[in-house]
Amino acid sequence: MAEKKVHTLLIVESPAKAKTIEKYLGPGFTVKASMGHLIDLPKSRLAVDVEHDFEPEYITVRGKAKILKELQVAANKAGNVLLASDNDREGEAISYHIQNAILKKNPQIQVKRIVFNEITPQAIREAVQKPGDISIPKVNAQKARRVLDRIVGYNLSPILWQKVKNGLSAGRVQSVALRLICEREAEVESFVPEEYWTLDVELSKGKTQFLASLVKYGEGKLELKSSQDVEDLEKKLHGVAFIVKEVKETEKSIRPRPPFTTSQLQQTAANRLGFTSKKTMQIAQQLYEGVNIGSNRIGLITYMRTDSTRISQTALQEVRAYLSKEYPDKVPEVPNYYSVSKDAQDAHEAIRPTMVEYTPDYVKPYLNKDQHRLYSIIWERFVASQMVPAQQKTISVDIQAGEALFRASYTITTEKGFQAVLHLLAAKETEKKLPSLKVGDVLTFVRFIREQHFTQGPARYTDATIVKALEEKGIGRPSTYAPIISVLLDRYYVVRKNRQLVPTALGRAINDLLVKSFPDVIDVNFTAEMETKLDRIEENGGEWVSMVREFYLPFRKKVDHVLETMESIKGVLDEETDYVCELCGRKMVKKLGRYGYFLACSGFPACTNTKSIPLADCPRPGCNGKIVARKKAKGRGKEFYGCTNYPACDFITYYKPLETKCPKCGWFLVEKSDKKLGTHKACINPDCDYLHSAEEGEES
DNA sequence: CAGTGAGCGAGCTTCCGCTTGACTT
Repeated sequence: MAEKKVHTLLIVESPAKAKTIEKYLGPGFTVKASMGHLIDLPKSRLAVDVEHDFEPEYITVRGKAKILKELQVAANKAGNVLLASDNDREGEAISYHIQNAILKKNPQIQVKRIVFNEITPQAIREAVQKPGDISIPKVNAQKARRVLDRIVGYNLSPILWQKVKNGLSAGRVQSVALRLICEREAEVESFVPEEYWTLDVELSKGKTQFLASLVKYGEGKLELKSSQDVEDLEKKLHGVAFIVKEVKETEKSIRPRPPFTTSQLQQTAANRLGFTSKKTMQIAQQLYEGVNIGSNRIGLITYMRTDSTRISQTALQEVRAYLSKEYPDKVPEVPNYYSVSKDAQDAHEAIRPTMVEYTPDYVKPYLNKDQHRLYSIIWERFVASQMVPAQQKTISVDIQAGEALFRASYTITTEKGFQAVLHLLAAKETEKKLPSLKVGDVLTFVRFIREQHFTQGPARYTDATIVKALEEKGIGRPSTYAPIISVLLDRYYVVRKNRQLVPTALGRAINDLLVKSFPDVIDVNFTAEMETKLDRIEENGGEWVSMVREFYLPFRKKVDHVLETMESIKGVLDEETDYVCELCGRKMVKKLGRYGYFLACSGFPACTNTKSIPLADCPRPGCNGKIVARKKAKGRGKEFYGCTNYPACDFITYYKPLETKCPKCGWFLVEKSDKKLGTHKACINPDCDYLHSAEEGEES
């Protein structure tokens, strides 16, 4: 009897990963991707039996039946299956569900679980040698997480439908993100800026002039509250001698930063490149899936959804080899090691270039501008992370002038270290010079420079800072940071104004309601405590059912109470306007609908007239239409502005009309921004040259 | 950089976390 040839089906989550692994393993293996979860709760109902131990009702995810079937067929053919979804809680559940589906079709198939935390030939081969079993405690922890989130979301959302507006949503994660944004907004609003002044003095020694800042006067605290205070002080300093009292030199070593996690990448891309989290992830996905270089399609970066700064030994050796060739004097003897956050699930490496030889310059011809910029910061951050520190020297000079103490300082880099490799990520250097000074030197007074300031209140959240805050509090995961921001924007809970996230009236109303009624759930500690309990379940020390039950009973009671007693604020947020309904003469109100704000007759339901909000008059000669905001059909594309007389009038623009008309030609103005002029107002008329700098205007 | 292109809303919704393409019931 001939020996049957062993063939193995290996299942991972991502198709790009599948391709790479197939290459590493060679014949004898087929590698397929599940594309995430295949089995989940149905969307249309709670699907958790709260009467019977919270038993979840699982179905095949819409659109995934085909993939599941393919996996079952391939498993049958191979006879041998290795489940290799990510080595974390969600990955364990994915494997578990696939295993059940395969065994249901054919109980004879040999199914095992393997794990690896990096995609290198060695790591994969080792993992394949050590097949194990699915961890049921881990699966249970995921089940608890899933059921809890479903219960919270599907109980809180209907409260909002009943009390505020249909179609709204709330959940463990999004509602806390909204709360953070609302609380910050309250701080911004209550902040009262205070005036203060600073005083600098321009001094000279020999030919060199330099600035020193007032740091102290007499014994007390330095307080310059008004221009009068500064004037009084300047008078007191009239004619005094400026004498060098102390010269201090300090040296500082600056260590490179670790390679990127998802949250760090989003933060840095936001701050350095002005990308939203969503844009960063879209472009990172393109770099990960592969770019045509010559005739080869090459995945340029490792997986982009990770919470770890860990890198593989292979990658470490490669970057050290690269560095000893390119920067031989900047390679540390011992490789730099970065500790991984204790909250991290560590299923993937840090985000790094797959091949360090593909420098930003080398790949530039094959990438578009945004891809190139994002790749550059990933490459720079990774390479720099394995280089020696930079050395800085700061010289600080104290200058006595009567009772006043001024200080001049400057910093120079004495050793560039890892900074030698940074271009897009390079720190902005401020050129400052000091003459060589020693104690006792008498300096020549040139002039005082006074400046008015106001204390700055707390800053509103941006994509970068909300992601940072969420990660620090352990809320959300690398795969959800960008979607969290999107959901708040899509539901009009929050709007983006110059990159800042500002809550709308709707967002605040919802937050007030939720925080008042469910302070313990809409709380950063709720997730932290949940994670602790999930860890206990994972370690086999806790029952998932009792954990969920403990939460559910009081929660459901509160939900019922709120549904019964809370007053509805439906319609309260509708704004009155001066627009008059042309059908019945009643006033119209501004309401929020599925696609944004619109005008509706206040006589509803007697009069059901609705229309878009007119933003400007149509500038086409002879057209009496209004310019209104429109969106593309279903794709929820970018908002544009067109004429109400469409298709008779096909005027269109992507610039949002401003309130004011052009003083030159009467068309409407829009806000534009470019590198030369910055943000400015311009006329939409292509034949009109009206330009107006926004800074000159009354508003910023 | 240039040039871009549609629905009318009043309801049946919603969660979080995995992953990429894409049609209707």
